[in-house]
Amino acid sequence: MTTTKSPDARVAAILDQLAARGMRRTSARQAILEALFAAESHVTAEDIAVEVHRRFPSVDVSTVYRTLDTLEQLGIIDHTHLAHGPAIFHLADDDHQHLVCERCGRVEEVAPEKLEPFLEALRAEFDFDVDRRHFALVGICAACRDR
Amino acid sequence: MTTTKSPDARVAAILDQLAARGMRRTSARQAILEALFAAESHVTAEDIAVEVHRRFPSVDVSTVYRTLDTLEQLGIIDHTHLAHGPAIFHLADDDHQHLVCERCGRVEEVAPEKLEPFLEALRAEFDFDVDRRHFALVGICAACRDR
DNA sequence: CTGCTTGCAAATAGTTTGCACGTTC
DNA sequence: GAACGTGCAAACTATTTGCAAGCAG
Repeated sequence: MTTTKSPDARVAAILDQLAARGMRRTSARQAILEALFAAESHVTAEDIAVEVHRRFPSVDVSTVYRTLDTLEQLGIIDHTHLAHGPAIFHLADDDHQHLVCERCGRVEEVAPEKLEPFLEALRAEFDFDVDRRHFALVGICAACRDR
Repeated sequence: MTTTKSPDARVAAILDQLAARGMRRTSARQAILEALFAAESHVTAEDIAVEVHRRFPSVDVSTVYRTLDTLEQLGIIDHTHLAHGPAIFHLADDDHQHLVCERCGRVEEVAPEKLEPFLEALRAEFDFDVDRRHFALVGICAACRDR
């Protein structure tokens, strides 16, 4: 399955996917994808731009944004808004809810299954589907509360 | 109690409160407060600026932001971030959670008591206190889901 | 007359866009 | 050589800030 392939193989596969849609294989796109696969988690567009710059100094942030946008349209990545500040990006198959502490900025990633009961209850009570992929839950973490 | 006083009386009381702290009573501050009390709910700084401009065309948005900031420091108002776009402001005693539909933009206000069970459960499970005043819950409303 | 306030302009952060040139197929 | 992609500069949205002039107490 897809998730067991090596990062390089996955990058190549995505580039193939773009080509199949009449899009081009470019070094910028390849470098951006590689940066995405190399990243731990919650990277900003700026982070990716910096990383890509190390190999291709001419690549502009606007290209990074445009590429991230393209990848998101294809369902390959997602972006999430934490509290304030820039959006973060990650591979779409790495699905989770973000709990952000507005005091210390720490971001905790929670598995979908662990959160589902709450979202389900909200759905039942308010007929409202929380979009856990696109927005974080913001609050105070235990460490900051007790300090 | 405070909430049963007329808007004008409450504006006067807040101006007194400022004066008691060595701050000045200015027409800009009065007009901004009046706009806040006149507003239905979820008004942006821009909304307030427009309203204030009708009577005092010279008042700058920066003054609106500075005044809102002052009022927030005094605990008189709060601001909340909906999905994208500008923050919204309202009187601090009008406490509620916002459910924002990211598709149609509709904002539903939910009484704290109705949401508390969920926040309580999240607290128990993740040791995390969601800040319901400062950030909305973003998702899809029933009408948009079924469309 | 002291110093809090304000208007104005400019800076900021994050992201988007117009356009002419470059590159890929 | 079309069509797609990119760099660059500029625009944009929401908000903040520096500074000198303006008022309130």
